[in-house]
Amino acid sequence: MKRAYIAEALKGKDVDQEILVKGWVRTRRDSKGGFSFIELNDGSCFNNLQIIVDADLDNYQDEVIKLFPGSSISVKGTLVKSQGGGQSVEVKANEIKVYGFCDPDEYAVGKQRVSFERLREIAHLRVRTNTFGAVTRVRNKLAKATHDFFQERGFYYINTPIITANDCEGAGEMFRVTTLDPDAIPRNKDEVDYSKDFFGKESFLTVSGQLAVESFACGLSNAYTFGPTFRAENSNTSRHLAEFWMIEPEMAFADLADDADLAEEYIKYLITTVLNECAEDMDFFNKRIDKTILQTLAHVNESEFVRLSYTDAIDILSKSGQKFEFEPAWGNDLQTEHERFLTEKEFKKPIIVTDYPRDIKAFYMKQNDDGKTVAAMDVLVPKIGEIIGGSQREDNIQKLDSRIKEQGMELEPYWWYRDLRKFGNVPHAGFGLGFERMVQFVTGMDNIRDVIPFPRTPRSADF
RNA sequence: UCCUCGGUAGCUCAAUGGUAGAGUGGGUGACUGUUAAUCAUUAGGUUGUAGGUUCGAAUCCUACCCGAGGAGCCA
Repeated sequence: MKRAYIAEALKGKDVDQEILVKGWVRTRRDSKGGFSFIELNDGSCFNNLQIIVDADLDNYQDEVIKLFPGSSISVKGTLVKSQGGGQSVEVKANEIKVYGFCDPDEYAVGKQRVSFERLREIAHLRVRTNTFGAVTRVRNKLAKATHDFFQERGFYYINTPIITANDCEGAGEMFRVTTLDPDAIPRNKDEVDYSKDFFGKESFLTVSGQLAVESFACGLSNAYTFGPTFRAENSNTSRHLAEFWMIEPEMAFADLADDADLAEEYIKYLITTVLNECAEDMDFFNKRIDKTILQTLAHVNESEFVRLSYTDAIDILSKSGQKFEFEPAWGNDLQTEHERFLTEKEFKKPIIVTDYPRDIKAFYMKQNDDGKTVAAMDVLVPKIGEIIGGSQREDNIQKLDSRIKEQGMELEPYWWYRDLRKFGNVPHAGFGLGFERMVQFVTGMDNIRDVIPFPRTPRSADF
């Protein structure tokens, strides 16, 4: 007999048919009147399937009565209309086979409430909770929707390198990759001799696939990456990970306005997909995690994202009458408190801030004609803050070179990146979206460590 | 990295410097359909680690470890 998934069984199409289901026990309630109720979950959907186990079953006393939360079983029985109120169908079991028992004294994921902090210490088991099952299904759906969105629009999925020898991707501290023996590092005088290392030079884990995906967009028109990125920053916040996943689309023959339009369309596509296809999970988040999340997402979907220049943003902040710890001033980056004021109080929806001062942005961003700003954009959303950072890329080789030098870097390592401007140069633009921040935004989860299976943060790389 | 707060039963949390407690989960008993079942009863502790002050420390002091919130950095 073929195993049925609980998601299918709960649709109730096969009432009065024989059924075989397998999964993990969530709870067991006994009625000494002669039977027990088992709530079974197999991960195929949020809801559990109720199993009615009659005390007449051969292994009732020896096994069924010892099925604590976490135990794994298979159930053969009949799918019937439920007599109780909480569910429309349930299974009357003829046979319960136990795969594995679960000792409640040692198993921390019972039916009792457990804090997210505690669950992080048992991340290999937390997926068996309502919250993490729901997060995982939503995360999965967001990944699928990402590919659908870009594939439907003619973007090619590019696998950019994880290991890079560019010490220059321009985004923070990097993790070193080496096969050198730390107890016997080869040296030339005082310098480490990286010519003896695996790649013959210093190498690192990537902090961004952008430079590589630019080269593919400048040949295929539209390309995107969706891969892991690594930042060795000592960031201890609910919005940062040392290892996270990033989506980076890049479009040739596109400017900053095209970039902003793509970002807005993409975010709305993700939200629409999740609202339509993860309704049960989203209801759970709305009930238990953030009581405004469904309303917020619907609002975001309906509203047009505000386009606002950095200069205008500073102006609004200065005239707001709001007391800030850091006074907004042209030339300084927007502080978290400024971003929150704009997204949560002034506009109450996502905003796209464009044209930042060149001195606070990366070398590859296109310089505007005013000589002061660059064609950069940040998409800011309520609660999370920056969810997307992007720009039109500098396509003038002289300006690109002078920016590289201004930042005290060498031209030589960028030879291939600069070639893109020499051979069939085109205006192009793209952005990066932090995947975990998007999962946070959609689910309402407070801590980014709770929206990735096994989080990596400073001093923490368990599992 | 900085600031603030915290670490007590398997879990969630109480406890003026003076006998370490409750809820929940577990055991046992009761209940003919429960929905975080309910009721009764019972077991469960090196109070994060190492020092110190004190007649006496979960409580005060020092150092370290771990966690949370905020900031910076960013996605």
